[in-house]
Amino acid sequence: MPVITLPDGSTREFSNAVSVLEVAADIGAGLAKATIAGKVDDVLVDGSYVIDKDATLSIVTSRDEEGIEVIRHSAAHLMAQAVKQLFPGAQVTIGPVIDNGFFYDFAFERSFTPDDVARIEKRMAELANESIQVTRSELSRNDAVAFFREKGEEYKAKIIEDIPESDVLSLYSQGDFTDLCRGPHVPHTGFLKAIKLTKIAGAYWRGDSNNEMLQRIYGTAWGDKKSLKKYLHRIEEAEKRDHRKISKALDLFHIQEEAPGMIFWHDAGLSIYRTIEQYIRSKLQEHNYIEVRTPQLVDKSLWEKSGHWDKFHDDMFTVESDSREYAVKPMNCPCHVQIYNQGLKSYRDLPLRMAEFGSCHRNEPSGTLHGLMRLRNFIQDDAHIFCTEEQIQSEVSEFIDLLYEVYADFGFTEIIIKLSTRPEKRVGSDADWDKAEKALAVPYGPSIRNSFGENPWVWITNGYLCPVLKSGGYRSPAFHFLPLLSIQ
RNA sequence: GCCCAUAUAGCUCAGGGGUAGAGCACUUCCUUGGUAAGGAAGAGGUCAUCGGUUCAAUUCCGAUUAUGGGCUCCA
Repeated sequence: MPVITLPDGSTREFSNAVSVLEVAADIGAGLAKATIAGKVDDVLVDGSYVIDKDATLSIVTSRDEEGIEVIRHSAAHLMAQAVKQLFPGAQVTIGPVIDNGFFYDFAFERSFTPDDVARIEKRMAELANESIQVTRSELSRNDAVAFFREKGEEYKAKIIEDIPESDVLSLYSQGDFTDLCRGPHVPHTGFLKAIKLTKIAGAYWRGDSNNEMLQRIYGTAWGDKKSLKKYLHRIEEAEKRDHRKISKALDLFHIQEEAPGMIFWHDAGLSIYRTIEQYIRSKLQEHNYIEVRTPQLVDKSLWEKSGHWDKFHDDMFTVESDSREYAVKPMNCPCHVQIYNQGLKSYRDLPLRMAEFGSCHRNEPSGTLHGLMRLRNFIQDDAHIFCTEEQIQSEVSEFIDLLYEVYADFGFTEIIIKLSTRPEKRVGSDADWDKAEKALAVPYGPSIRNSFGENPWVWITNGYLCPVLKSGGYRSPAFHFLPLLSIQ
């Protein structure tokens, strides 16, 4: 005799166990038709999920963010179904939801062409029009491995083998297609009509560049065609505002083949650049930084001493002259340390805040260059603060003040802060890392409100949850600040 | 670095085995007091580079370089 409590506080009693869809139908036929999934006691479940005891329930439709996510996840399955029908030799791997859409990675003997993608999209539309029922079933882990291996789906079998043996796995089937999935999914494919496949790309199996490359197809999916259209329009508008396009129209800068990843600043562009640099310089002066400038070429031995050579020499440009080997500086830190080391320093000199607009060169991998955002030559607005251990916290705190002032001047008020802690590959003793991490971890001002969960290195700021970055600086823990631009 | 696509006029792009096209921009002239004004004429290209196939390649094929979208990386 389950009693179901709905979000408005009202209750409905049923004489026997009922599915989410049946409750929706009991409320109204229109709602039943729109039901994508349900939230039973705050857990997202399928429409077919049967409730056999008292529970709270909210019906999830395409009006809910969660409903859209279910649609996106199901869209990935729909794409996999279409691909398997058109290209039986392709193997499925993973197909998660991402911002605004989904992707699915396939292993296939050749690359998919834009024509293939058009065919896949067409087939997806046909399958959606058939409103094929999506059904859930369960298998033990070992049976699931056997099931997929028998179908020739080696990748899927490998994924399942990494799941504990005792687990029971859920499978979702629609017509001739079955995929391993946690779910939930839409009740039938008729919900999947506002989809557009957006791009094809390569992606490494399990995200490891040592592994083979799979074929990834990206798509976007929405609750209805109007939302899809709105999204595509937004993308178009964003493209019009691409800094590379604007810079061409306004004659700000250019890049050419003879200097990949390096900028030729034109008059108008340099004028903007100088204005910003002057602004930052005045901020640095306000906050008692000294400004320095250090050499472009420094003997390799200094980079060996600093540890950069060992870790980054593949990405450093070198120059040979008079039988000495120099490296074009990829960063400013070791040079700033040289200035600090010059002459005698007293504790009275601390904190010493040393800033540089330092031109750095890094031989970034060719595939990563991107407009002004990823370059081989860039000017780093870089500073190093030399201080005592006791001063670390107040220096961190003062630096964050400076940063927030600058962000505010540029109109950024919502900032995500991420803190990355010791990575596996690092220099320095654990005791030093302990001290350094502790110094940064002391909650700072209003921006870092409280620690979260078990992990002291995860913070909530301005309402945004910030996971720790997996890898950070290898010589110290690091804060990462990400200003948020809200998009209408 | 890896996968896919792309490279034609200053810009945006079309084209196609037989000496290169449009719109905008540019130059000169004419018309016109009004916010992307109209008209006429003109200039502007080794069709990214190198090689191959061919009587003939900008077009087809291969390599290289760069760019774009992803993946990996990012001191």
